[in-house]
Amino acid sequence: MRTSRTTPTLDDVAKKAGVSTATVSRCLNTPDRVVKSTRTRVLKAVETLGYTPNFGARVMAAKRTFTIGAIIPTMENAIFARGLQAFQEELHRRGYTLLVSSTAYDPQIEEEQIRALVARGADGLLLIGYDRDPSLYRYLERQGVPALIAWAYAPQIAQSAIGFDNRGSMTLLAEEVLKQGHRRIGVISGVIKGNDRAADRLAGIEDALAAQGLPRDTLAVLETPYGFENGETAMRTLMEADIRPTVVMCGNDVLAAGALRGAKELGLRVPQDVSVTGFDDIEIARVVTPSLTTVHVPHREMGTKAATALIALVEGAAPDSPTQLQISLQLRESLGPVPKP
Amino acid sequence: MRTSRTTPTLDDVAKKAGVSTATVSRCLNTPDRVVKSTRTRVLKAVETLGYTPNFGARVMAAKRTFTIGAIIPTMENAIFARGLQAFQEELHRRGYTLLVSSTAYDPQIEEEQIRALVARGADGLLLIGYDRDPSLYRYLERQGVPALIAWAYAPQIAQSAIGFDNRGSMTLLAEEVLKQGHRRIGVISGVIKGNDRAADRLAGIEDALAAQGLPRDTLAVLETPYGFENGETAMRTLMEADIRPTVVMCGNDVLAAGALRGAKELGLRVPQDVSVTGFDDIEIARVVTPSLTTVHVPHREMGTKAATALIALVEGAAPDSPTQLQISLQLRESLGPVPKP
DNA sequence: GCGAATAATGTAAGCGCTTACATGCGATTC
DNA sequence: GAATCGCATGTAAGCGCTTACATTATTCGC
Repeated sequence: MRTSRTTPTLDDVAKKAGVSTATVSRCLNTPDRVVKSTRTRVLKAVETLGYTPNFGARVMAAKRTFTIGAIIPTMENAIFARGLQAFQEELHRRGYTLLVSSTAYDPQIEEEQIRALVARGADGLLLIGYDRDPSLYRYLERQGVPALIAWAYAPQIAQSAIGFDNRGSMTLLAEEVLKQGHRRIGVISGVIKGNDRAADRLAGIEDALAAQGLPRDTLAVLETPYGFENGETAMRTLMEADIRPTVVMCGNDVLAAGALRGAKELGLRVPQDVSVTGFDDIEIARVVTPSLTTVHVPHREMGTKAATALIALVEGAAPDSPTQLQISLQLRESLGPVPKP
Repeated sequence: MRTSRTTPTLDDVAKKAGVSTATVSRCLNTPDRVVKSTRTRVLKAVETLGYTPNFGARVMAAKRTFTIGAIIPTMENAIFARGLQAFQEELHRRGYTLLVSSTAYDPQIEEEQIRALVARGADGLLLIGYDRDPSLYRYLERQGVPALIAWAYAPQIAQSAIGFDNRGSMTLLAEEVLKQGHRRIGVISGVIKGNDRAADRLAGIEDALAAQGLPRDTLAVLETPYGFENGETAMRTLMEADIRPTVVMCGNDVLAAGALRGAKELGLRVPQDVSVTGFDDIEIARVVTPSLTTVHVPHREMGTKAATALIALVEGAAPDSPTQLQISLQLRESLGPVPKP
C-alpha cells in the first residue's frame, strides 16, 4: 500500500532531475563525489518530490541499517532511562537510530529480544550487564553483530564493555559505613538471579566485611524486585527482626527511598535511629528527606560513551578492552554514626 | 558483511529442503497453504541452518515491518518512561517491535524524527501531544502511516488520540487551591512553546481564576525547562519577588520537587509558609517531604491502551474518536490553607 | 592545443524476499 | 475413462536501492 504511486522513489527523483539513479544515490550518500551543480539540481528534485529513501531497500542493498538495538531490563528505572536518553542522542548525532526492547529482568525474554533485534538487522547491540549464557555471545559473533556491555565493569568480562565497578564501589561505601561504627548491617538487594549488578553490589559489601575480619552474620540480606513499595516493605521486615540493623544498605536509590519511607512509618528517625544508603545517585536521592548517601554513577556519560564505542565497533574498529568509569561517594544526611544504645 | 557466505538465505533453506523458495516462504508466512510433510521438512532445514529471514528484504517485498515508532520529548521524564514501557510491553505481546526517538522538546527535531521513522518503514507512529504543523499530519496521511496522539486529550484534536484533559485537570486542582483561600498564585510552568500539555495546564489554572472572576494578575507565571534544578531556581525567583505567592503550582512533579527544595533552602516551611502542587503523580510525589499534592495520571494504562489502539489502526481499523482517561486529584501534605498574615 | 590522467556520470547487476500466475498431479464427476 | 476441478508447488517478476564497472566530460602538463 504504502509504496503506491504516491510515494516517490529514487527513479522518480532521477527522472525529475534528469540524471541516473546512481547519481541521485551518490548525492545522498557521498555528496562530494557529485559536482555541485548536479547536486543542487538533484536535491531540489528530492525536495519538491518530498522523497525519502526506502529503508528496506537501502538495507538490502547496503547491508547496513544504521540501527542500534538496546536491550534493557526496564525503562522505568531512571538510571537506564537517563543513560538510554544520552545513548540515543549520541546515536542520532551520528546518524543512527535506536531500537529498544526491555526484558523485565527475564533472561529468557532477553534472549528472544536479542534474536529479534538481530533479525531486524541491528548493526550492533547494547546489552546491560555481562552475565548471560555464553552461547548468546557465540550467536552474536556468528551473526557478525557486535555487542557492547554497559552498566557493568568487571575484570572477568571478555566482551567490550563500558561501566563502573559495582562491586568495588559498594565496598567503598561499605567501608564508609563501617567507619561510622556500624556492625549490624541490613541489606536490601535487588533480585540477584540474572542480575550481575545486584550480585556484585552485594559482594562488594561482603568484601568490605571480610577485609575487616567481620563475621558473615553481620549482614542481614533481603532480596526484592526493583520498586519503591518493595523497599518500603523490606525495610519493615528488616526492622521487625529480633536484632535490628543500625544501617540498611540498599541496592539502588529507589529501594533506599522506599526504605526511608518505611522507616518513617515505623517512627524511626534517619539517621539517628537507623542509617540508610542507596546506589546510583538519581534525582530522588537529593529530593528525599533526609537526603540519601549514595554512590554517584555518571549515567549520561555512560550512555554517550557507549554510543561512541558501539558505533566504532559497528564500523569495524577492533574491540577495546573494557572501559571503567569513575564513580564517587555522595555522603549526605541519611548515613550517620551508629546510634548510642 | 553480515550476509556473507555464513548467513543462510531463503535459497539455502530451499535447496536443503529440496523445494522452491516460494514454498519456504509460504511455510513461514502461511503454513496452512503447505502440506504437512513438506512443511516439517522445510522447518527442519530452517532449524539446522539457523535461518532467520532478512528483515530488509522482507520489508521490501511485503511492505510491512511490524514496527511501531514512538517519538517522545525525552526518556528522562519518568512519565514518558513508564508509559513507554507499558506501550512496549503490549507491543511485544502483539508481535510488534518498538522504535524510539526523542526530540528534546524541539518541533524541528520532531519533524525529522517522524520522517526518519516513516522512512524506516514504521507501520504506525505514537506521538506526544497534538500541537504540530498540520502539514505533518498531511504527510503521514499521504504516506499511509497512521499516527496516534497520546498524553493529550482535547476536544479540538482531529486525529486519533488517547490521553487526559490536561486543562480540565489543572482547573480542578486550581479550584482546590482557591478553596484553600489562596489568592496569590505562583506558577512554575514547563516551556509552553511547542508543548501543548504545558500550555493546557496553564490555561487550566487561568480558567479556574476566570470562573471566580479573579484578576489575571493573581498569577505570577514563570516558564522553565523540565528539570529538578530548574524548579529549584524558579522557586527562588518567585519567592524573592516583592509580592510573594502563597502557593506555587507547578507544571509537573519534577518541577514541584525542585520547588520544594528551593523553599527549604529559603527557610520556608511547606505548607505553613507556602504551598506547592505538582502534576503527574510519579513516584517522587510520594517520596518528598512534605508529600506532594498533585494530579494522578494513569501512565501505564495510557501506554497499554495506546498500543492496542495503534495496532488496531495499523491493521486497518477505522480511526476511533479520541479516548479520554480519568485523572484524579491526589491531595497530600504540600497544599495547605493560605497562611495567616 | 593534444593526449593522458582524472573527475563526473551512467549502466546494470544484484541484495533476499513475497506473490501473482503457471504447472502438474490426483481426485471427482458424468 | 475422459474432462474437470482443486490443491500443492514451482517459476519468475519485481520491491527500491547501492555500487562495481563502463563511459563520457573535464582538467592539466608540456
